[in-house]
Amino acid sequence: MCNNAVVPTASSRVRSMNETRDRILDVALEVLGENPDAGMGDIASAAGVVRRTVYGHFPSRLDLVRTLTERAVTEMTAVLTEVNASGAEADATWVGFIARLWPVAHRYRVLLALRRGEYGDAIHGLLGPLDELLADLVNRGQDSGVFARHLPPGVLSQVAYGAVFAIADSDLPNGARAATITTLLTLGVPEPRAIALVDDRP
Amino acid sequence: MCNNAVVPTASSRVRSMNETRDRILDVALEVLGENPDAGMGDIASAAGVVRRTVYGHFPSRLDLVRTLTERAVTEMTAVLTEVNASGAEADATWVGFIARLWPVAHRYRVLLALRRGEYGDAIHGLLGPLDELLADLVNRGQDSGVFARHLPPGVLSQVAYGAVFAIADSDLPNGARAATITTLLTLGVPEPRAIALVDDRP
DNA sequence: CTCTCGTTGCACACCAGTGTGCATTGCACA
DNA sequence: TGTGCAATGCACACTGGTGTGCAACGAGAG
Repeated sequence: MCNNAVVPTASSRVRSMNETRDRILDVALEVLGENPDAGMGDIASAAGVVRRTVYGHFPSRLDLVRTLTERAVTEMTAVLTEVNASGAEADATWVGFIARLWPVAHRYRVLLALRRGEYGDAIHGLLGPLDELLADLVNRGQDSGVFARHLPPGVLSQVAYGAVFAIADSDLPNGARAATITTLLTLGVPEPRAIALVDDRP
Repeated sequence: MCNNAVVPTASSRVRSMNETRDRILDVALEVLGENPDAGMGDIASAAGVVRRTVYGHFPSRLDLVRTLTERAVTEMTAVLTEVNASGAEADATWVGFIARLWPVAHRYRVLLALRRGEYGDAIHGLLGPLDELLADLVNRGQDSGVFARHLPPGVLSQVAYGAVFAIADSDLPNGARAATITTLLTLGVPEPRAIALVDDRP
């Protein structure tokens, strides 16, 4: 049983191959973020590569998008579960979540646009578990009384979640702080407490 | 100068023609609402008409979308300016706006999806004046202290506006009330006052 | 040195949607 | 009854993106 795992191989061939593959993914995220309708050709040339090469790594456009989505879900779910395990109150947990989600939100903003149209079903299926975790957190907050009950947890979490990405889109200074306060207000946290919560964190 | 205006003619020929035209527009709104990427063929067959006929009324797909957008902007702007003229405080004005916007929001939800991708520029140009009115209202509320200042008026109005359509998408009972409270909270109105405001209205 | 294999460049077929042209049908109006 | 015109059905050309096939190149591995 030889060690054919990815990490220790590094035979300079597969390494450069993985580099191009990763660069394609990174660039695809960037290009699709500006224009969700960009084609494989646009992505390829933006990555300094030929269209044919992209198909060498991803058999179809759907595969590319799916890989992108899996990446996003993995990162975000990791953040959410980790923060969730702290045992803190739901509103404090939410603050931590947004703080750590913020750097990721802008990169993956395209998924929100890609959810409708074309790959809606595929993306929705992958985003499902994350949505569920989010709804659970909101539900927990509502049960303990720190979040209001003006909306059912599923909808409320989506609205707050969407607000984060909307604010991330219009990149303003102190966006993270603004987004955190805004979503806390949306969740029904009184303004003084919201400000106190965000100022507790460095 | 003969009266060749649309309304009083009604020569049963132009009437039936206007009917098909309006039906196409109505159905297009519905079909595009479900799938923003639907083609002229889908719209045509959903309207009980042939694709060629649609092109008889709208020279291009862009013309159709533009007409749809103009319709939406006209309706929403009318509501907003009328409510705005009441001279009431900004938060009360907002409540009236959402209450009267609600029946319209769900019908035109597609525009939010159509804004990104393809006709983004065209729609954005038409939606501009409405956005401005909205931002003005939020700005007025911030100046008089009823809305919080956690976001600049332009962004805040868009976030609140987007929340309305998001809630309209998931059609729940009492959606209008829920959307009004949610947006008021997002705007920074304290929960007790938000509830008092919505309960003042029948 | 030779072989491997990622990459390239160009070819192609395919598909879906758009927009147009034109002959035909059927209904309303004069 | 004949004319006008919206609607139809089918034709076509065009565009733009997708996915595949294949010969060639070039750098790294054995």
